[in-house]
Amino acid sequence: MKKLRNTEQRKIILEELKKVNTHPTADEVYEMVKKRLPRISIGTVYRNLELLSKCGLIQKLELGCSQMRFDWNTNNHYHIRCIRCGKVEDVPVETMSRFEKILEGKSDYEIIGHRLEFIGLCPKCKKELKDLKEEKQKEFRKEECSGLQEKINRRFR
Amino acid sequence: MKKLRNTEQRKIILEELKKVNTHPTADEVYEMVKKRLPRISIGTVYRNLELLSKCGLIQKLELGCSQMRFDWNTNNHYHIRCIRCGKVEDVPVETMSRFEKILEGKSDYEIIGHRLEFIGLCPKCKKELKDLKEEKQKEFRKEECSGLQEKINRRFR
DNA sequence: TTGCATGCAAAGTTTTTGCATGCAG
DNA sequence: CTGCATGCAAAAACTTTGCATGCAA
Repeated sequence: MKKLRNTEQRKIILEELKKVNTHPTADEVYEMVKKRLPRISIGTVYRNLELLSKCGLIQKLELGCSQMRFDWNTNNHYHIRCIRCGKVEDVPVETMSRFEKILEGKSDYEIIGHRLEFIGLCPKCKKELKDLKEEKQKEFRKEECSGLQEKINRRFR
Repeated sequence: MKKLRNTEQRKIILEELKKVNTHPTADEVYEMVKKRLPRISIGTVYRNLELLSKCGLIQKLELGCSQMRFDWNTNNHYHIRCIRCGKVEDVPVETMSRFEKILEGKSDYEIIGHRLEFIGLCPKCKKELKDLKEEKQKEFRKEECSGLQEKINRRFR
């Protein structure tokens, strides 16, 4: 590993990240930083987010979506993710370090930590879904898939 | 949504997935299926994994890595991931549905579920790391980053 | 002065999609 | 037949990397 220098880009990336609670993706960080440093490149943003998280100055959130998200809050805390719009928010619950103990003697792994993520519907999506007569949709989907399900069950047992 | 047909490709993708406990990525599924259907395309694999998981026949694991992984076991269960090699295994611990209740009244979200993932070192990586004099590495890294950390702390408070 | 950091662009990786054709129902 | 599914290839989305140059220490 190499020594980290204190560049303008690095400083501003960190500053912008500390301004928000939205756990932005790399691209979102890029957009925020670009307002202050119009010539910054996306590569620099990726490189710095990677380095800063390696040094423990920020946290790389490897959440249940294909994109990485970054969090200036390096305290261990939990998140809740909206299954519909992908928004990620902090959850006001204390972390439970004793979780790791659950696995003692049950696994050959050396447990380092755990990640607990809640999945749900944010208020906005909750409302929008209601308007979509979600009940009807669900029934519809179930009906369509059940044919295949039965066939496959028959085949596989 | 459209009706699902029972094609050879779809059937074999499911069969191959049921053979393994390795929570393969889409590409790994593709490699497995290709042995039996050499002409199958990666697009078909993606489309089917997506459809099968939408129907609840398999589970899409959105774990802490950039690639999706798929699991034939649709029961709710926890996983442990090796932070070094990325391997994912099941964890012999019962799921705790009461977790969702923790958030009651503390969040505006409608909680649908939770995902608990343990992070650790698999036995193989544990051994390999020992040989790398990990202790020395850790000290080294800490020293290198502390300079920046201090500077930034001073600047930001 | 030294060598890490940057901007830029190209390339890599993973996933999605358009389209003509195939095939299950 | 009908229209969902497939193979193929191109494109999209996200991330990494090579290189010449810039700049912090």
